Amino acid sequence: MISQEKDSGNAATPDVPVRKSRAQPVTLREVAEAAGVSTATVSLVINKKKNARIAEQTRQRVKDAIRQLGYRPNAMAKTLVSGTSRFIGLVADGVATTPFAGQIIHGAQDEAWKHGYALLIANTEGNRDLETDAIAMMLEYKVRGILYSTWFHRPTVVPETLREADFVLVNCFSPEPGAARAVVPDEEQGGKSATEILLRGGHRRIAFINATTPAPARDGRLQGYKDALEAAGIPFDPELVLEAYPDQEGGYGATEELLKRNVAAVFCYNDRMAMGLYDGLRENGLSIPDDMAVVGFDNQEVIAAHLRPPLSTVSLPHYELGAAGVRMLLGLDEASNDSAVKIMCPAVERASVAVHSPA
Amino acid sequence: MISQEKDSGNAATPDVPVRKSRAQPVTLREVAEAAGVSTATVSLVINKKKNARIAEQTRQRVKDAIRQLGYRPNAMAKTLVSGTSRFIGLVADGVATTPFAGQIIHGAQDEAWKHGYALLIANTEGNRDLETDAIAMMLEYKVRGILYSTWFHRPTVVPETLREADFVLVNCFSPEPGAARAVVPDEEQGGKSATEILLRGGHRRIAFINATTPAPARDGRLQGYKDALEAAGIPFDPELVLEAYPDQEGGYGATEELLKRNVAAVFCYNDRMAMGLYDGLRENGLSIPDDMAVVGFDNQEVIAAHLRPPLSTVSLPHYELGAAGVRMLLGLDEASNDSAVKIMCPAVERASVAVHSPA
DNA sequence: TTGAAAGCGCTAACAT
DNA sequence: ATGTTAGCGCTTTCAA
Repeated sequence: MISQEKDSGNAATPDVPVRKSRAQPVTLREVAEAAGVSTATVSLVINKKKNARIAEQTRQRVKDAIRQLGYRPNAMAKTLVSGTSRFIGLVADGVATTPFAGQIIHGAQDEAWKHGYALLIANTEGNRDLETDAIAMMLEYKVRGILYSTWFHRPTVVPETLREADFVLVNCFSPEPGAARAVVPDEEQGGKSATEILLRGGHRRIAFINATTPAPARDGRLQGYKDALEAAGIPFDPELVLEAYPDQEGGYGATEELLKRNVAAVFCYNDRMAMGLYDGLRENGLSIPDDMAVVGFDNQEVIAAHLRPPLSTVSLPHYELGAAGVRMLLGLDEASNDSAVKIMCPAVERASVAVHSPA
Repeated sequence: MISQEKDSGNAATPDVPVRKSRAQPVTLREVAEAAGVSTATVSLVINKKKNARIAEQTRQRVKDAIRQLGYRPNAMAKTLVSGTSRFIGLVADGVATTPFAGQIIHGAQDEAWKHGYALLIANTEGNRDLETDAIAMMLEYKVRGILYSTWFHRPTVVPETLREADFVLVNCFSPEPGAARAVVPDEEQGGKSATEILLRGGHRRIAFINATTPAPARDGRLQGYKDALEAAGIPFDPELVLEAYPDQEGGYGATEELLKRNVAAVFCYNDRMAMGLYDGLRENGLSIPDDMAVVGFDNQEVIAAHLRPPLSTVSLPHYELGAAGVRMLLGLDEASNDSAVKIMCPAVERASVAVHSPA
């Protein structure tokens, strides 16, 4: 009944000893014995404590023993002593749902790793119970903090248990100001940048096909569009703002209305709408960018970069959101406490807007 | 110097006590004291040990104390005792690189969670050093096992340190048979299914635009194409197999060659090529599916479901790969030891192939 | 420069 | 039915 052989269940060839496989892991104590020193000493050399002076000879003996035995520190024991692990939790309501949400994981992971932290992720698919469990689990594993993220930019209510940890909201924010640190994309700047691409293309009469679905993006991008026009001294014409469901079909369906507006430039709420619009325009025998200059939003690689012609758009900074979230969590970035920190959405210019030949 | 106030650094309002925030976490011992029982008893009720009979009254007292104090077990201490954590590591060479690779995380996460495990992820971007570090970290945190995954299906060499853990390869495999458990997509079945969609559409002369880039997918899908033809009693005609770089441009560029083949049905190596081909066909005034029936591969949602017409294709089972990997790791699924387990690639029929009206 | 020893929070015999 | 106690592997005073 002695747990001496546990884990040996999958040796491919039972009669041959498993090479360097998981038997009982080597402990610090064993290293100490092998090196003929105390565990304290081993701990000291492992952690390279600056003050503690260890004889170079001893240090070497320890290092040799470590290598020899293939010692690996037990992070659990370490964490038990210190109280907090080198984990950062990431609770997401959908890695699945959207193709680019994965980028926030990616950004968080890279940044976390850079600071010696590993990412513990939980996909909750928006299920509150699952979410609670996930947060509980993270708390139990003594995570350094938790990133709570949503797959699209939106307001959210902070789960109660989240407050037991250090946390920051990513791609979402709490409606009550000052309630939580948060990082979100700068929709206004994005909408402005998108419009400016068209402006730089020499257009002054620019339509905007907004989404019908309420969201910070809907308001923000519209505001950005207005800001850009104003900055260019162009009066805002409500007639030029259409609305459609924000997907391919929506964009396609908006074609007719758009053509009635007698414009040669349009900013679409997102790339998928632009993709649909491409089809609609084509069916009307119109060419891009000559007959119609088009700008999207999101920079969904699969779409934007590969449409014909490639779509000029504005990038949703998912990677940066993840990274900034980690930085904010670790206190490396400033976090204004009464409003979310906004991350820039950079313009990505491709061929769907012709270069301006000044009049 | 007593570490009594650690973590109090971010109370928003210093003069007001932080509500239920992280002070010193409540320990099991404190619960025991509050309930007037021993720690063993508390442990017993927490873990619902079946044999140990605890007086209902006592049990209740303990539960109350737990609730009252907001006790959370320290998973680190638990793990330290038991030797292995409830973590499963996932080492990926690119969550970033491809839009659907995230699905394998998702599948792994869901399945892991289902069995009480949490996912610890590390994105290595193919960097071997990072990879080694990531594996080391996972080992140190005593993960139950490691999923080693690649973003596209390919052979891989198993990192040495990976063998220190229980592991399974996901979406990749070791060239030397029997060296590692693995789960991969069934490319041949996929290629066959894709071709069969066209066959069912009544086509007998079917072209295949394969990739120029060597990969299991390239060989497997071609084999599947051949298999399907053979099963339908159609002789294989090498003339009908073209090759192009597997992206939009490649598909677009292949249009001309394809049209020379005088076919009305084509199976494209992937959806992106199909997307490019759509453009090429359109420019030639050809319509889909009437003039040309098209089938893709991968089922990249953003593309396939929303092209005009929606693209019939075959789905790469990333989610299933992740889930199956976890199951195999936990010994829930059979793992044939000498070859990778193949996961089916289901056909997804949409409108790019017309329904067959038998002659 | 190094060692001894006291825990970190929890589980699991073994007692009672 | 419940309490005592000895660790799990490590860090960290405090001594030597």
